[in-house]
Amino acid sequence: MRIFNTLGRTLQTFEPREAGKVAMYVCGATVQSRPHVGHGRYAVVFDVVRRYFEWLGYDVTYVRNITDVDDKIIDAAGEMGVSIQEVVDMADTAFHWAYDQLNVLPPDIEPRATEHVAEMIEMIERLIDRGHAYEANGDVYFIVRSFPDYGSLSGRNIDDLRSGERIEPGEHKRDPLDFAVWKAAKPGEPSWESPWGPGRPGWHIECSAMAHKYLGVGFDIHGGGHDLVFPHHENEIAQAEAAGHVPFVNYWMHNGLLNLSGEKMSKSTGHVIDLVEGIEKYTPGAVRLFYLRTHYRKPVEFSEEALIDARASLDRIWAFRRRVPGPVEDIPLAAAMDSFREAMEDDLDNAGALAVLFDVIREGNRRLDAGEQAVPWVAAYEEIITVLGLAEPAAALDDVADQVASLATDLGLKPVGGESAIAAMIDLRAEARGKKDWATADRIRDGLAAVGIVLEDTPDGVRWHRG
RNA sequence: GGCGACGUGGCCGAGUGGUGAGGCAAGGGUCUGCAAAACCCUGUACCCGGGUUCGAUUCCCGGCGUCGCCUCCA
Repeated sequence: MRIFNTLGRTLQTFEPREAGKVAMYVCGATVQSRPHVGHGRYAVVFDVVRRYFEWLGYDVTYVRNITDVDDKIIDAAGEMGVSIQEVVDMADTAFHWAYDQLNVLPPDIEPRATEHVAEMIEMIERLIDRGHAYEANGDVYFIVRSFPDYGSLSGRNIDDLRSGERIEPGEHKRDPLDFAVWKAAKPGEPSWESPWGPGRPGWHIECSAMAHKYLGVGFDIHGGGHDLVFPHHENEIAQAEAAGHVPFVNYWMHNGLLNLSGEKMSKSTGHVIDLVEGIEKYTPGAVRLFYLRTHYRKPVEFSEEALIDARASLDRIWAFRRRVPGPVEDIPLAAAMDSFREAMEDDLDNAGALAVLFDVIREGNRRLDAGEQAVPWVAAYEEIITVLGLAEPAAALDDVADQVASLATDLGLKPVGGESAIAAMIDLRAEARGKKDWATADRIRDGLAAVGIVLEDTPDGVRWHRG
């Protein structure tokens, strides 16, 4: 597989650190507020990376952290007048609900910063011992100029940086470029004991320490949003490698950001579409497909039209699979799998992979129309849809159970629940159709449509699905 | 100011030095009681100006435009 490595900015052939294994770390959420639509993208993109490697047969260890101690969280708690724990719990719950809805597989390890402070302190001590960090008034700063490779990931020259030109009041940096790896506690803030007094870790050290703990030195892939390249990932490299973990990471992958009205979605500006609301409004599958329509490195413009478009595309995708009920166990069409793999091998060309899926669907539909079984096409569909995580969830009827039941009663049927009620209505409608009683037939179909259940008359019988 | 990305048909979005991926939308047709789904047909696109070339949307140079990072941010 060829991966565009941000480190070096070139397409590189992926060589795992250890044969048959992939160790990857992705920067997850800072649980300071509910997720916005942009946050779903990194989750889905790296979920596909993980699924693809697993599909290839790799043993993947996927670590995605949770930053649960941070200035922003403390600020948010203050503003909302609630405890830090409440902010964390609220945001954490929303993030996980969204991951789950978006069919993002749980990571193998999901470390929380607050549970790894000991490892961070240990790393900071190493940095101080090696002359890469210093304590000042209870803070500890990393000496940027002590790490010659600083800037290699983001392609920056230290002397061109504007960052750190100003020093926040109360900071005691020796050099404006230096950044905090440990922050002395202010009154009322959460803190941990350390050799430098009570305090809390800086954001960047969290990832360096947790990634190293779970994945060791020179692990395979580190991912995150493109906005993390500088300074976060640059700093992660500096800290980890200055502490002796060389190389820190072999491949850096960054997903493009989501724009709204031509501007990046950003928590800090409030220029966002809430992810939970987006999922509820457009459906989880449509949101996931929306992310996957565009190459993962490109910026994407969020728009209502795009989500509606994705929804329609998804309907087409799922409609194909519904034509062939039940599991399919056969060899997938080799030509299609080759094309799919070719696309994915090319720096995870997820958009190209989708095109392959649609080709499979079109030809599969043709075969089905011609009366064939089309099993190789359906099998190919299953493989691709699984890697992309776009499989249609089993139709749940819980939310419309009452409506379905009352509809059945209106039609004079016995009050049976769920699918059997629908089956009974389909039978009743077939009977009516047999007598050319179109009024009754349409009453049933329209009644079900009103609660979101779509009936389709096909040569092979009647199918239904959630609309 | 520094670094970087991008500009493809109504919309979205791949890709390629040589008669146009894919999706959505639209029109026509087949099927169907009607509908839905599906299939078939219909689109000659690649920001502008130079250059290289037999030939450029694809390479090079210069514009213009949009966006990101340089401060917390997926």
